[in-house]
Amino acid sequence: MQNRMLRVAEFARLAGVTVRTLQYYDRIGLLKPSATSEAGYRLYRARDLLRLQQIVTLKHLGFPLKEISTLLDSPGGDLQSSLRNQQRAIQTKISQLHKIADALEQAGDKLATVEADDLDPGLLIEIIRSITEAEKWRGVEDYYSPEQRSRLAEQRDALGPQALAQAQNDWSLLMAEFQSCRSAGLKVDDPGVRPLAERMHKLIEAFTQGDAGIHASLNNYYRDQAKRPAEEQPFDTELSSYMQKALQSWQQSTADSN
Amino acid sequence: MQNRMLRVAEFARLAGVTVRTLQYYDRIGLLKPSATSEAGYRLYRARDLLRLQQIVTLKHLGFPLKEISTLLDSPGGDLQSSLRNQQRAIQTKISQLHKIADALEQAGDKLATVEADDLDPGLLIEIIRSITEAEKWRGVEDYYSPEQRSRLAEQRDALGPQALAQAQNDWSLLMAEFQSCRSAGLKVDDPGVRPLAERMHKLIEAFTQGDAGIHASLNNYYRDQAKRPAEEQPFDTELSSYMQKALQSWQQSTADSN
DNA sequence: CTAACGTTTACGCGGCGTCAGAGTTC
DNA sequence: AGAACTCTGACGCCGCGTAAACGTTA
Repeated sequence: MQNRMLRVAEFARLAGVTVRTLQYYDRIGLLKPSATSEAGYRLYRARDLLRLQQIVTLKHLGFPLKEISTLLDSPGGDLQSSLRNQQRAIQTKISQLHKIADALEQAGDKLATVEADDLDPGLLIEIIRSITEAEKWRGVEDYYSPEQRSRLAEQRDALGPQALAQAQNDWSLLMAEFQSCRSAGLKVDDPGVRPLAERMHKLIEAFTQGDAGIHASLNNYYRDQAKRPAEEQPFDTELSSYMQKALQSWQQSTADSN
Repeated sequence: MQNRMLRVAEFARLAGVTVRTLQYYDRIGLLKPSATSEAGYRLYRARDLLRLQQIVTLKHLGFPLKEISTLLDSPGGDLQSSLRNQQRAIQTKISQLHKIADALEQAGDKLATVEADDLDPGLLIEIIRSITEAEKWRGVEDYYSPEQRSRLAEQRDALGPQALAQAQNDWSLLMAEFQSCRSAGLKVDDPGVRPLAERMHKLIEAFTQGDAGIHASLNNYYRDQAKRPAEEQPFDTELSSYMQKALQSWQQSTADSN
């Protein structure tokens, strides 16, 4: 016996990890001590330190412990490709975080332009939501002509963030109420659905500023989305078709009554 | 009762979450349904959708659920400051990930320059470790003069990544062995410690290329680190002082024997 | 009657932190 | 004999996924 072995605490301090961590690594078989005393104490040697440092390094790079075990016991080629995979994973995480950071920053900007004193948190979050959900609607832009796009942007600026958020709120509420009518089996021309259709009409009016072209473009978008496989649909197409029919029925009835 | 209420599944689909999530939110009191049927079914109203969307939004921004509960029930000012906090948190996460990405990239570069076929994973990870740990030693650079720095850089390039990694390995092993001697109560001039001191000497020789100035700078660094509060010390100063004494003792004895 | 809903309860994950209770070493 | 270590075992964390066993509704 050339030199004595180390017990957990010393070994842990040497490597900068906790005792509990070493116990855990022992239990899952990731790093077993080189020896065990007769009393059951874990005894580590200098060589164990190398393995532990490798573990810590890979952990720091974001590898899960299970993968680390296999990596450390496999030839270098696996490691090399795993490193590339990890590199990609990190990059996607970074870009996700960047999106979130952008949203937070934009939210901060918007909030700075608003009288922040008497702002209710709900509306405030709706403003944020309108920012974060903006990219969910990316596809719809293709359905607008350039002029329509500039008109919409103009429109958004004119309304301001609160009004926009409020409109989104109203829209969500409306969707939910349509949904409860639909699940109750009410037909699209049911008297109970009428007032919803009217609210829907007003919301669309306010949003499109009466521009029939924009309205038509949106209809095209919805129609095309409904043709895609269900998993890729960004919203409940059954519900939106129900809503459109209800709207048409209401428009018919008001036209008739004139 | 103007319009019917929604049961979990419908409500979940409407909001894009799972039933289990709603059950969980109910349990922890984050989002309780507006009503409950006599059979115990959860019944949600349109207004619940607004709250749920707010929850989802904040969750997407990285807030833990517990904080979301408090945020949603507090005035807007709290939310605003929380958003700033979150913004900072996200930024630090991003920069951390960038460091990791850098390390991975550098590792990839190094590996590309090495005959990768017969590379053992251990050494490979040591190369990575030498990269990721590089920043741990940032403070030490202040102790080098510009000429010393350029010499060290030259030295590193001359050695190549594998040799450097190997040296770090040796150094770790040596530290561990010193530590076991120390914990065994061996004095710094003990015969058992002598060979370790000699190995230490050789390693330093190889690293500093016999440059006494660099060696002195390192000593200054260690000395100054030992004066700082224990939590901020990047390494075990007790151990390193033990090692230095052992080295001095060994140098004394070899000088005497000449 | 059946099928699609709903309910509660419980376990699992990852990577340990944090006890508790008992034994070991010095 | 007491302090400082060690052991095992168990529960907790977060945000649900997943499944079991059973009740409700159309």
